[in-house]
Amino acid sequence: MRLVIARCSVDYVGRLTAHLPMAPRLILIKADGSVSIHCDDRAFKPLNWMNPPCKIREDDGTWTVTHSKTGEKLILTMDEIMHDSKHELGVDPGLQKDGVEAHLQELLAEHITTLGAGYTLVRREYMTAIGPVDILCRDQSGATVAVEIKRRGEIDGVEQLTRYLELLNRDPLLAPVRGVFAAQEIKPQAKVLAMDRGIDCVTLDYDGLRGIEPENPTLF
Amino acid sequence: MRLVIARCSVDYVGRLTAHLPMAPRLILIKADGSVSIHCDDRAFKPLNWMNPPCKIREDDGTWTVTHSKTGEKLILTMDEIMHDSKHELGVDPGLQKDGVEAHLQELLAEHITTLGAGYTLVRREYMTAIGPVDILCRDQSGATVAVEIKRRGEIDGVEQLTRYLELLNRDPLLAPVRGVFAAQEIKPQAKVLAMDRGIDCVTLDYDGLRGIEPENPTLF
DNA sequence: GTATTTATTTCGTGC
DNA sequence: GCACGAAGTAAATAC
Repeated sequence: MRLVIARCSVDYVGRLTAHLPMAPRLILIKADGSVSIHCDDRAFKPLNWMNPPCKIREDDGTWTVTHSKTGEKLILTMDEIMHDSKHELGVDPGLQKDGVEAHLQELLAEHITTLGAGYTLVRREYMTAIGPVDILCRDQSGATVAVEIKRRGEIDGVEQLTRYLELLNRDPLLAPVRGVFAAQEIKPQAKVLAMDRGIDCVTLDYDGLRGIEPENPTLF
Repeated sequence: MRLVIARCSVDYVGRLTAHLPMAPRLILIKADGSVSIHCDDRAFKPLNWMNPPCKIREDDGTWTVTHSKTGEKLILTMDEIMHDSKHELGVDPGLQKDGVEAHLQELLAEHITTLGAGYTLVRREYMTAIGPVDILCRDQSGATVAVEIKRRGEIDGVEQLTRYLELLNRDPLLAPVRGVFAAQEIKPQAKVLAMDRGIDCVTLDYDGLRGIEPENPTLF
């Protein structure tokens, strides 16, 4: 990893055209070949960057970064270099995550009666021609129920579930199939659309499903 | 801006829970208060980060970064600090962009006959109760045409246009309204769905519309 | 301020 | 390798 602090201007030509006027910035050159240009705000997002694979040519005061496949170009005009250092970091063991949609799906599948007494799981990721239904289950009367799970329930999710339902209801072995839209939080517009299409909405309590009391003060 | 190279392990508790084992990394502390932890690959994306506003407490070998509003926490356990430097960058003049969807819409409105001879523009951003139709125009026969523009045409765009068409066709002054899905690139699935719904697909040539020959060798 | 849409989205996963 | 869905999405824009 190479860290350069320099007064520079930058021009990008590729998927779009963009220009950065002359100013002091951080230029971050990683071992993977990527280049990113940071200012002192915008959190972790760089002002401009180039993804690998790319080639860097340093030519007098002009650095040209060219993407090896698309031909995109990043041209840095260097005015003054204030800092330039290199560091060996090695390969990173990487990030372990927890708490995303996959986990919500696992938890709801384990506690399918959250949707109502007598519910039974058919299977998770039930494949159809247009994609996997998150959860397929049956209600207390034995009727098929398709569940779409989102962390945040928006209109797109309702559309997605609608397409699945349309398809599933063509299958005489499954029909009639009811829909349930389950999310940690459901936007009002999504709720209206779901209701209009006869889809039930369920708000999921992640901590409750996980068995951790939400009022647990050790988290956060 | 402060640049620290250190062997550290990181724990994040907030919107999700995540852990980074001990390894050498870059810790980037910006003047806006943000903290991001980079390894030597993954291009410009950090392994972990904290957005402003947040507070950093350095306590022996443990750095605790706490988000001031949500209470999210990033805990860095520092093993060895290999580099630590500070740099004044000042406020950045910022990025000037060109070439996004708004520009595509302008260009297509200016060259509406791209859709066919005799086409005439009614207006851009034609407002409806459920949102603005990108372009409303009439074909050579005087029939109304609603155009949805995307940079990359996917299934969501077809759904969106479908909702507009359904609404517009309830207006006796406009009906019957035909749909055109225009994008620089249209995904096969979106094309199939559009066809199925009687919506025409048009692939836009950005450079052609802009009046620059696509074979111009100075770009890229 | 809330809701919607875009993004040089990036990133993972299944086929 | 391509297509689709999710993201600690973030950011801009419309309402």
